[in-house]
Amino acid sequence: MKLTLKDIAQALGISVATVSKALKNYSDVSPATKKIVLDYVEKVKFKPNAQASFLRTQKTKLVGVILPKLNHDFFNEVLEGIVSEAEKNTYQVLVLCSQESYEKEVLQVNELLQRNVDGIFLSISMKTYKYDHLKQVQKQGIPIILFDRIAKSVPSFRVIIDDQKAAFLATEHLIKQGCKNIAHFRGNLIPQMSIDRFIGFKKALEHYKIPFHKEWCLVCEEDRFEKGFENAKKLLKIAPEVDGLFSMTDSTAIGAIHYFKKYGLKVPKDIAVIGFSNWKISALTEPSLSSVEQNGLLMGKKVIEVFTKTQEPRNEEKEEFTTTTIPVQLCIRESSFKIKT
Amino acid sequence: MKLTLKDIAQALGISVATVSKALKNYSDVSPATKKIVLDYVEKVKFKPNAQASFLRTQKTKLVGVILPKLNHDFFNEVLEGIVSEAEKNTYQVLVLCSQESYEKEVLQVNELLQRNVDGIFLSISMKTYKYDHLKQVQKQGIPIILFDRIAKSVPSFRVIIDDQKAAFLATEHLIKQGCKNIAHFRGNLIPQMSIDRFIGFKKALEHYKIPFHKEWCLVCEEDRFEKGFENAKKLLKIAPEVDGLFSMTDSTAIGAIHYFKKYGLKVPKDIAVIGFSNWKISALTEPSLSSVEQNGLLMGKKVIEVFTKTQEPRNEEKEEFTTTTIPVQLCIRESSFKIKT
DNA sequence: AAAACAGCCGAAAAGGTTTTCGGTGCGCCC
DNA sequence: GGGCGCACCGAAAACCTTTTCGGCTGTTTT
Repeated sequence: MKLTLKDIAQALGISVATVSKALKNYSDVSPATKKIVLDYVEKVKFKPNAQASFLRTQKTKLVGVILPKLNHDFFNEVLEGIVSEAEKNTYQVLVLCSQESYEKEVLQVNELLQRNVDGIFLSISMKTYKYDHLKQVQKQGIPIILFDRIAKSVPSFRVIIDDQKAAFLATEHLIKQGCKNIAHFRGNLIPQMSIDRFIGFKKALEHYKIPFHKEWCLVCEEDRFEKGFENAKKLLKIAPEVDGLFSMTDSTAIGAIHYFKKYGLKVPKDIAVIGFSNWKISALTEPSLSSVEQNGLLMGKKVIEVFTKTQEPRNEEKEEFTTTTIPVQLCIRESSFKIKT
Repeated sequence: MKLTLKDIAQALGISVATVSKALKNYSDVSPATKKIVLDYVEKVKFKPNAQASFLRTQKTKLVGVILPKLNHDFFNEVLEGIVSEAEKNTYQVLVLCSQESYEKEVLQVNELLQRNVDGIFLSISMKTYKYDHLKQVQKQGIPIILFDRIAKSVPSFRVIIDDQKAAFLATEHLIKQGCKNIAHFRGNLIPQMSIDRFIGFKKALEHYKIPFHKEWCLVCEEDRFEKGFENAKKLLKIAPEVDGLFSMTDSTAIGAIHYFKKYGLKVPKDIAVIGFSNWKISALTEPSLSSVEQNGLLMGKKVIEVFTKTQEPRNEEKEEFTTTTIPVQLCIRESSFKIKT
């Protein structure tokens, strides 16, 4: 059914080796035969068998990415960046989803290894607490690139955003808008991300000498609208005087705004709100939601960029793990806009 | 570095063939040696090389999916369905994105063929007008499954929703809510989808003897918020009496609502609006948006289901292409809710 | 004239797994 | 003891490409 090098060689009356070399433009085959081969191959639309090719070269031109969630604006953007940029570099992308499960993550890493992918890109699940599976990949000599949610204790290639700085900027923005009593909705202790955002929040308060109230920092166990709604309710009970909220994500921020409005508060007049991630949805709510743009697309592209560097012929000096930081940007909309700065 | 069958055979003092057969539970290897092999393999965590394995079996356990867009709620859900269900059947998923380009689509189909995927799942791009690349896949004997956006003229496996019926239901709902002057925002002529939705819309009007106004059917060239906003403006100029709108997608519906509100109309009191696709966002707007739930997750799962059927040992009777229809469901929220039915 | 050289091509091995097919050793029956 | 069948194992071919290395022309140098 499918053509092989052998078929071509027979049809042309030359050897398999010569055909292969002609295709790869080796210098030891004459221009004349090269042309014959190329023309014929073009005519019959021959494509070399990828698997057989791997068997010799040990390069699959395949990369694997494991996302904690698929149906998620930010990870989706990252995926888009990875897929589009991988294509430019003639890599194909195997997509897996750990569904925030540690066990699945471990399993999937192994599946990718078995496929002999040339690289693995991973954002660790919320439940990942051990990192042996990552170290094992490195031991096998295949590059692993952690993005967004990284394992701080495992040295590796990293592509991240500066959560601390981003949180600082978001909080600073609220302060500059005149907020004095600022609350924070944060995530779980794992992953690192919510800790960093919390730290950034605190640092901003300190820097501007705004009092910090531990009890105004409520935890959203899940990144869901309803959690924001519930926490807003709790918050107004214990601190009706709050006039600013920095929420860990956009969906929880929108949930909070819904409650504030229901409660009779005006956003941003009575309380200014800023979220995090700049989801597509955020431009369309009322009021439209201020947020921190993470630029997932760029993150995805950078992941591939870092990866392709590892595939280049080794420079002799020892390879060093790199950390790439994606710039963040405030995206100020109505929900926090009180004062023209 | 990596272990092979040969290594195991040597370590155990038996032949490569026996090791392979023990692993695949052949009947002609004794339980005793099977145990020895299995134990050892477990100990050293040997995994057979996927590429070498393919070379013999001609099965890659790899499937490819080509989406027109990645950053899109509905396709994303479908992808999630495909990825999760594929995993259950021990297939891995190669994800490509045509970005609504015919040329890319053709290229990507070929790339997947070259990878020797066991199946290709495709939702055709807006710009695809020829289908030779699809026929070529079928000629190679590998199954291609079209989902959502299909090519009507190419017989193949199909997983779709009943757009006509869905549009009928949506329009019927507006009518039952008391709307008399109903407008429609539709998509381009390609793909088929927007034609079907348009037909369903028209049929509902006919069925309930509501006058149809051709000039109230405006085209949104792109599926974007702004297009809905602009068309709403146009619509109110030519037909201030409209009291119902069925828009082809949620984002255009939301755009329209934004304009209606700006213009001073109350939604749904003055004009009821229903969208299509039930994006995540739709539950969170104000008013929340009525829509047609497409259930992308189920569509993705069905795609894999249909695919795995094709991989089962052939029943002798001629294989027939199947068409699977995903049930739709109205999702009524505030934007169209006037009368309790 | 002999030796070196360049230019071109092909034989063959390697990469790892699967599967066919033949072979060995053993017990059983006539 | 010859013939047969059974249970188990292994040699080897097949899948297809890549790459090394040697060989063969024919030309140039010493």
